Amino acid sequence: MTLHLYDTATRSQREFRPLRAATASIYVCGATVQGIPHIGHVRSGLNFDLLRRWLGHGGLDVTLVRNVTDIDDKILTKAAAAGRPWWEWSATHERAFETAYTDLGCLPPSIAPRATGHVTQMVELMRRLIDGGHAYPAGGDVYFSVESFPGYGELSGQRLDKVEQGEHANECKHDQRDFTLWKAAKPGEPSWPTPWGAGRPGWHLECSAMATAYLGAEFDIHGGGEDLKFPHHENERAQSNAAGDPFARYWLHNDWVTMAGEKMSKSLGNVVSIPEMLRVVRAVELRYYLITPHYRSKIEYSPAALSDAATAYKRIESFVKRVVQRTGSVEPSVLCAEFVAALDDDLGTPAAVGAVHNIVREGNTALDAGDDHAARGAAGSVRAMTGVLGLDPLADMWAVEGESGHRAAMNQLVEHMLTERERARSARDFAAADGLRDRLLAAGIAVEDTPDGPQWTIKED
RNA sequence: GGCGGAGUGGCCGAGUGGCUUAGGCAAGGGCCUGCAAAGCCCUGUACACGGGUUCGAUUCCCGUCUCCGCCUCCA
Repeated sequence: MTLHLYDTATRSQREFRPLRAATASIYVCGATVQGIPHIGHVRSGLNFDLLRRWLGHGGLDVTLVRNVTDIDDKILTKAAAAGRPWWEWSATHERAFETAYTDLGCLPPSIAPRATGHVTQMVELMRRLIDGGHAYPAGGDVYFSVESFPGYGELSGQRLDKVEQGEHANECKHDQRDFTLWKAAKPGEPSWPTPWGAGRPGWHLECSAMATAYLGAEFDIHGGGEDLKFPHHENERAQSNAAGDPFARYWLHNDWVTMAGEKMSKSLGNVVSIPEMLRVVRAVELRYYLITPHYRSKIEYSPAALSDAATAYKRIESFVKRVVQRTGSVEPSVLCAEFVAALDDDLGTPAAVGAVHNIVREGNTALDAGDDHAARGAAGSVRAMTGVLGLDPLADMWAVEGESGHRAAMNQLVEHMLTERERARSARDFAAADGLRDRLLAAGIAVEDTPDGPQWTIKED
């Protein structure tokens, strides 16, 4: 089987056939950098990171463009409210997003273009649309004429005649359903010059301009969250197609993280920010939690579910570490067929993770039976599979930072105590042995006796 | 009003026309262990409700109820 992806435009799973041999091009709508990222934002980044990794694993040279919307109404409003320059506000939050993506193990995109850096391309696109009769300047703004593009609504399945109108009528528009490509400059707001007057980019225009600037008039995959289907992606598609660009060949949308049954969003105040999360859970565990459910199903956030996920991940992790400790380092090896089939089936991470756990169980059994060869085989396979998911417990990116110096010192102390304890144990002085173990535990260090000797880990919580 | 998604065992979360008891977490029993922890084995028999199609439906169709998303800025 080959990779099949669920394409929103056709509402069906389609075999993925890249436009250009041995390559794949992906454009994913990144963030409007107006605030601190929460786990919902990051879910999208994670899903497309996984897609990118899987395509890359399949031998394709993947170009991933994830844009940054660094100018929009909310950014201006919030920056003004905070008494800061808008560009500082954008840059600050852009860094916060970048950090969050990186912390959670997303590979860096090929490029993260900013809207404000692509006004030239936007002007060029508007000119083509105006020349083709698909757009018109009015009152300093530039609008897209929805009526001029018969396919409007096909991506999202919206019927134009049923779409609710925005609350505020706009007398500049020829048709109230037309959407804004370019906003006229307002006093005190940043603006860029265009042949139709100074102003700033509308949200939809920028993505079309940046996608085609980096990926060409036609490219493979366009992704984003569910909410972007309409109007954002519908509008992007309309603009680009109307201008003569074939644009995206597959449209992928990920579902939400909800909280208390509702979509997580700032306006509802039910957000959990990434920096907050990372104080209570390791990044790799959060990644496991967010990547294990299928990308097209909702995640109802709950601390209990998150902690279950962390426990489940530790099971995988401790297996791999156990094997390494007993038999020496293990390199990633082969993926099991079940895992491959799962990911090929529209990135079926639930079944893929299930496959990993099955191998872990087999490996643990081998370990218990003293079959080191089989255990190493399983561990290599687990490393390979978790590697594809960005969850390899031994990957450098999950190494705890800055611990090396302290760790070495602590190592010596703990090892010393464990030696004492072993001495007590072999003398069958269990009271003394347990006393030492309790003292370590009180210091946050859990000790486990294994056939290979005592093991210690730093306890969380 | 239009478009779309969802209701699965204690919890999370997949999936399928009749043996997947998915996988994980939690629980109980067992093996192992000085004890503990980990690991392994076993147990729990679910699929919103009412009809219909079928030899057989959790899986297909119709209806009902409930929840959610989009249609305005939003991952």
